[in-house]
Amino acid sequence: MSVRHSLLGLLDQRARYGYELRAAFITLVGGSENWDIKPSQIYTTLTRMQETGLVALMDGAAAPEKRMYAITPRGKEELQRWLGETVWNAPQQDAFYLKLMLLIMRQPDNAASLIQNQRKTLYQQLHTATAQRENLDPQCELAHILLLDKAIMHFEADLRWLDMIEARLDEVTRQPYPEPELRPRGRPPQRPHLRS
Amino acid sequence: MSVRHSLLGLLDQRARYGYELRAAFITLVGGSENWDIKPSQIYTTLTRMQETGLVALMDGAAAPEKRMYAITPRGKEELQRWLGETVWNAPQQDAFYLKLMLLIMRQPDNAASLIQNQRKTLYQQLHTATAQRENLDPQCELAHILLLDKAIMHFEADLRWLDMIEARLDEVTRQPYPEPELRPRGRPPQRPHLRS
DNA sequence: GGTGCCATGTAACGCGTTACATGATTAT
DNA sequence: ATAATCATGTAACGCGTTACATGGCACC
Repeated sequence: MSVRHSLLGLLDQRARYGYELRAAFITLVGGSENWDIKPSQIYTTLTRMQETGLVALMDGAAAPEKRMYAITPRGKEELQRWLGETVWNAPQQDAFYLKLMLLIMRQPDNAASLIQNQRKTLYQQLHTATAQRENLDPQCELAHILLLDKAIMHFEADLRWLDMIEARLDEVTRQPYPEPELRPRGRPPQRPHLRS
Repeated sequence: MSVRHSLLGLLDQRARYGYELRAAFITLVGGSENWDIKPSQIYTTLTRMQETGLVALMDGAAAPEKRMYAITPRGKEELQRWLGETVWNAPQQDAFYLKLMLLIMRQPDNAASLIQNQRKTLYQQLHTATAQRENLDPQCELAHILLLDKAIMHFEADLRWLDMIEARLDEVTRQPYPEPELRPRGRPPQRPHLRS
């Protein structure tokens, strides 16, 4: 969802070609380590946007092997609409939580080490982000600093969350997995009563 | 990535059919408000997993219209492998950041209201999560409480982050968007020097 | 007789990745 | 020479959503 509109935003500044758009996007998010966007996605997205009428291919008399795209009025509308929309952070689709729950069902004794493992990874990610942040110049890369600040705050929150889980791990492990309530077809769970 | 393996995990407990798997998954994550998974995804995923050999369809003499799936040895292997993997939280793919940056380029004066707007949404989400948390019973839904705690902590972090951004908004707005360094083909930006 | 739950799908599309493929130019 | 960068794609696949479609059974 974001990529399409970001391209629209960058094309709103001026007409650009695919390769340039990719570079501009990566610059915008502060390096390909943070958000790598593959060339293939750029080009397929541009084609789709062209078909939808959000962008138009300019005639390339001037730039032979470059395909310059420009935003259309429809594209400007759509960009404006998107900018006005508030961002809804997706609900809790947490891969670690799922993994932990499924592990607890299978091998509850391994849960503690899964948590330890995850903590290590988070520390590492936190460290990387912090180091990256130190190397940025507030005078000209303030935006990237703020983006990293968010990452750092989230990593810290995740670490505190792991502590909470660890503290109550025994309790969690002891709670049974709640089976969903379903009244299936087929045989209702009839206890066999003697021949009617 | 998580759904496929979650189904595998649930099938590892015992054989189940699609409808049941969906209910079990939703129960696992604490309700469809948190993580709604569409029936269509369940069935297509099961088909794909069957083709890959991770699950097998049982012969349905007993359950005529239900398609019972069981995990295969290959499936158990894959589940075990996945459980051992640590979860790498994706780098900073932040839709709000992108929107803010693009808005600053287009209409810098609207940035403040975008932030206000986002803050409102976050407060609302925080409130919803908090209310939901209150209604859970620690005696039997501790896991769901922990999941909500994570959401709450992240919402709080996001709100603090918004404060940081707001505090430095003027500064950010004044910094120019850094154009990516590209040395394009075609005409290198040659200042016309008199006929050689 | 209708509403809602049980149960299973297909089709089409958008997003994103990996792998594959091509060819020109520029810098070392 | 050759490696890096510039520049553009295609094909296949997995994940996820929306919309469409079907049909049986249970309860009121």
